[in-house]
Amino acid sequence: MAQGDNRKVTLKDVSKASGLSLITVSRALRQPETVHADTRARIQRTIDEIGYIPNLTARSLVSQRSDMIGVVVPILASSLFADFAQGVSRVLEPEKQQMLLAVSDWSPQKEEEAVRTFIARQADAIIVTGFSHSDTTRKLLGKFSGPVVEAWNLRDSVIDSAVGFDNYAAAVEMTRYLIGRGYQDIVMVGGASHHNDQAEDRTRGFVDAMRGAGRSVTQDTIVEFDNPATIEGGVALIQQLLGRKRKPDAIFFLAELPAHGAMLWCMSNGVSVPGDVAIAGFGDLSLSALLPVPMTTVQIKGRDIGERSASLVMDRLEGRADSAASHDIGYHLQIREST
Amino acid sequence: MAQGDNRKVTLKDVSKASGLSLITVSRALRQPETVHADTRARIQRTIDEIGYIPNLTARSLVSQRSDMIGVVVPILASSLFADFAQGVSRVLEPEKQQMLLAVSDWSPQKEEEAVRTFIARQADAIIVTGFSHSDTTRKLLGKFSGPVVEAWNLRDSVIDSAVGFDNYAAAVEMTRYLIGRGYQDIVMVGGASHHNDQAEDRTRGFVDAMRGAGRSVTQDTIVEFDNPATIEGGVALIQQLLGRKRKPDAIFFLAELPAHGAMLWCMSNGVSVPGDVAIAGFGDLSLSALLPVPMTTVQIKGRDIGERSASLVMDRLEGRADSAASHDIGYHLQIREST
DNA sequence: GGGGCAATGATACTCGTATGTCAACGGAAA
DNA sequence: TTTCCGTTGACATACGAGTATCATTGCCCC
Repeated sequence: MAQGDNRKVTLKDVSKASGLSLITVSRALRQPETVHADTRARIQRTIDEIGYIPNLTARSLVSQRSDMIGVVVPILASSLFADFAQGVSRVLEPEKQQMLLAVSDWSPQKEEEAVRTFIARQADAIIVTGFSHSDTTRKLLGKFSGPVVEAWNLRDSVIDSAVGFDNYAAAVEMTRYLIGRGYQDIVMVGGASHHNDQAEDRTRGFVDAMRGAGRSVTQDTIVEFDNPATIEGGVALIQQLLGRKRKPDAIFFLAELPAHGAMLWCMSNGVSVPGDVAIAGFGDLSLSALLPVPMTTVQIKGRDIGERSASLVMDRLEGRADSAASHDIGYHLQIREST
Repeated sequence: MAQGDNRKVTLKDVSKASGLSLITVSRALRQPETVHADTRARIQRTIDEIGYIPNLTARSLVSQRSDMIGVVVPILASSLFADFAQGVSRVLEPEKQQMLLAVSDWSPQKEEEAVRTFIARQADAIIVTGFSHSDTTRKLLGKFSGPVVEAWNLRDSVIDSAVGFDNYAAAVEMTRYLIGRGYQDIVMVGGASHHNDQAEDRTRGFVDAMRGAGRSVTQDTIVEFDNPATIEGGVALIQQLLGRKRKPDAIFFLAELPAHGAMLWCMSNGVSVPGDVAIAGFGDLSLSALLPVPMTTVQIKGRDIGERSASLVMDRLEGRADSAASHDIGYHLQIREST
């Protein structure tokens, strides 16, 4: 420990050191206008001298506000969720709010545990990823007294409010685009949709668009991988797909990293993109536009989702609210040369 | 709000609903062995029924522990710091500790603000990035009563403990390697070293290694960019460098993303790597090994740094300590084909 | 001299949980 | 019958900050 000896400095210590009563010191901080300027200055000097830092734990017990906001993301490492979290943090910082961040690893149980802890810590608001929750989580969030945001997707049944984009529509649009380009053997590669509404809606979008165009969707049309999505996973998948007797002429990756992996493998192995196979991704990391063959993908602004989620929460906490509506951040089809 | 009406359920409510006294209920939770099993079961049933969740804020006021650990990172989006934060979170989760995460944006002022808030919130421990702090931050952390970890670098003067790797040595080693490969015009590209000990030490390592080998280091030898380091920045930098009358034959990027940008630009523009110019990075993202010309870089395990930092903190909080030593996570020169 | 006001203080209580001390009850063992 | 233990309860107090109420100064003005 740095210097374990120093006991905590409390308001009472400030009162003693300054020779003023506890209430006056308290007032100087809470209702400065009721205290003489000289007195205030004297108190401020004492605070600086003895290094008083208010105990927010005690304060929040009284004020019934913790000024903390709980956020659950499924993963942080090399993903857009890091942008998301940073966006949240960026909005919270000037508002003197702190972010409690939990990583759920796509596990409903871990999410539930995180939510329970947030509530126990009196978080003022809770932001979770997506709509796939355990029953208990749903119950906890339903009873929770503050704003709740389900981020990254949009659906009709919302616990409280949602900020995200229409994953289903995005997948539909990309799929239609690929069909329109004339590709005959389109394969979709997506993350496991078990307990993952985003993967589920994207997959549904793909299937509906395919069937809507009279294309058949068989077991071979859809390939699943386990989260987290990685570049390496993409390398493995492209090899598997190009090794089939019936090779796909277009692959729609529902995540950006595997798409990169596939692109890189093709580049390294003399497979022409989009000549031999077209590749589309989902997410639009900055790398995508800079590849030798710039990659077609669905652009998503993770940072915007974070900022809007946090703004929504703050607006409602501060009464600047806005009802508990859903916010569509949108997405954008980035057509580039890989398709 | 989800259902603003529901007031908070307290221990007292459990006591009333169960017909047992407050102390018995409290004991059932704190010292279960002193309460009859039947009574405990009855209490548990009531808790489940009325949905009691203990108020950790109140608890920590008494226990003088918050079970929260403050973490400051300079950036989260597309960086190894996301791996780091996830590593921290992964270790804290089973220990029932929560992570308070703040993003400083490389600003000592924001870092100071974050540290002050962590202390005000009674965080049990604080993990910051690096050794570059404001005087006040240093003072605050010095007086702080819990474990303090400065992560991502190693130096002699530590506030309390450090977990990281020797940035100086890593840069020296890479530079020596490049010199050994016979490159004559080596240029280093690094982030601004103002308020950034990592950039500072890496730059120092480069300069010392160059001078140690009798190479001159001029204004042209070192190029600085503003953080955050981006792929796009690398694209701009490589063009600038290859546009010089005297072109470098090797470029050592002190960050991975700009190195990727440079590699991609070269690939797209017919510049041969390492034929025309050699490129080395720092960080080793998974992409680096999979580029058509796999990239030489310094491998760093951000996740390990996070996990070790959190383990160190937990060991000391739980008395399983280990003194406040520094922990060297190490680094590894990944020699690949780009040099 | 009395009224009014600004500034400060004293006392008591709140928030939700935890704990220490002591009391009371029932049943079993001595 | 007495003693002791296990179990439960009552009461007081603490943690640190904040508030409501009422009291006490000192000063200015009419």
